[in-house]
Amino acid sequence: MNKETEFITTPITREDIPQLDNIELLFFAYRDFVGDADRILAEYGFGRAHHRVLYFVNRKPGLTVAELLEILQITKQSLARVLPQLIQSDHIIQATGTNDRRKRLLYPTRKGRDLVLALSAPQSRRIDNAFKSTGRNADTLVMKFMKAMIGKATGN
Amino acid sequence: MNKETEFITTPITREDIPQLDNIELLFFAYRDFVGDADRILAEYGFGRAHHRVLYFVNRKPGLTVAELLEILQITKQSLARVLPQLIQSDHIIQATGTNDRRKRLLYPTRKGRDLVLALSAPQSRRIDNAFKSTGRNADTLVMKFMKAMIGKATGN
DNA sequence: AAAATATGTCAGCACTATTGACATAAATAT
DNA sequence: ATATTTATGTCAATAGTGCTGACATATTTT
Repeated sequence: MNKETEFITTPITREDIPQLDNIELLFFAYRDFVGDADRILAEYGFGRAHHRVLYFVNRKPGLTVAELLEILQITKQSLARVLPQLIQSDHIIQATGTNDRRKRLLYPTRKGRDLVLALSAPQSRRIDNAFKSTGRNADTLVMKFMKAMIGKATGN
Repeated sequence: MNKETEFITTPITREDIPQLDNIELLFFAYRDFVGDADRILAEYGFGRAHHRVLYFVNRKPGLTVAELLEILQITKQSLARVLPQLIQSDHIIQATGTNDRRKRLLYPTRKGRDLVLALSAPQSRRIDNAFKSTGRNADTLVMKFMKAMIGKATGN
C-alpha cells in the first residue's frame, strides 16, 4: 500500500493567493507596531487589553461601559479583569451618569492621559517615518485603503 | 483638602498624536483581517498560533523548528503545544534532516496546504477588495508603506 | 408592581505565551 | 576519544486575555 504520506515541497505563491505578499507585510507591520507599546506596557505591568481600554477612554472621555464593550467587542467579564486595575492605578475614573444613574461614565485622569500619550507616541512615530519613505499623498491613499479593509468579510 | 481627583473630559486629538487616525484604522483593519481566518480556524479547533505555524511551513516548506521560532518570535515551549497538534491532525509532517540529522524539517501535507489556502482566501479577498476601492497604483504605495512599517522602533 | 436595562461578580474553562530546568541525540571541537 | 555545542523535546509553573453561564444589585421604564 502506497502510504508514503504525501509531502509538499513547493511554497505557496501569488498563484495560490493573490495578496500573499500583502498578507505577510500586514502581519509583520502589525506585530512591530504593537510591539512599540508592549515594551512600555510591560513597565507598568499592563497588557494590550489595558492599552485598548485606556486608548478608547481617552479617545471618547465619558463613554459608558456598554459603549466600551461594543467598541472592543469583548464581554463584560473580560473587561472586569482589566478595568478595575486601571481604576485602582488611578489611570481611569468612573462617574455615575447624571441622566441615567445606572450608567458608569469612564474618564481618564491626568495620569491616564499621560500614559496613553506615551504609549501612542512611538506608534505615531513609526507611522510618520513610514510615510516619509513613501513620498507625497501616500497618506490619503493608505488611509483610504485601511478604511476599505474594515468591516465584515465579503462573500465574493 | 482639594482632592477632587482631576477628570479629563477632552478627547485626545491629532494635536496630541499626529497619526491618531491611522493608529485606529490599523487597529480595526487588522482586527477584521484576522477575524476572517478566526472563523475558519474555530471549525478545526485551532487558534491563531496554529494558523501562523501552518502559514510559514507552507511558505517555506522544509524549514527547521529553529527557523520557525525565529520567524514567529516565540519560544520553543510555545510551539510545543501547537506543532504536535498540527502533526497529529496530518496538516504538517516532520522529516529528519539529511545533512544534519538533529534537525526536523517541516513540510505541509496536501491537507495542510488545502487548509492554509482556505484560511488565506478570505484575507486575500479582503485586501483585493480594499484595493479596488482605492484606485490605481495604490498597491505599490501601500506595499511600500507596509515595508517601511516593519522593523525596530526608531528613537526619533 | 413588574419588567427591562446597566453594571458587577463568581466560578470555571480555553488558548497563547512566558521562564526555568532538565533530557536526548547528533554534530563539532579539542 | 572525550568534551562541548547545537537542535530539539518535555515537564512544571505562571501570566494575560478571552469565553460561557449564573446570579446579584441598582435604576429606569412600562
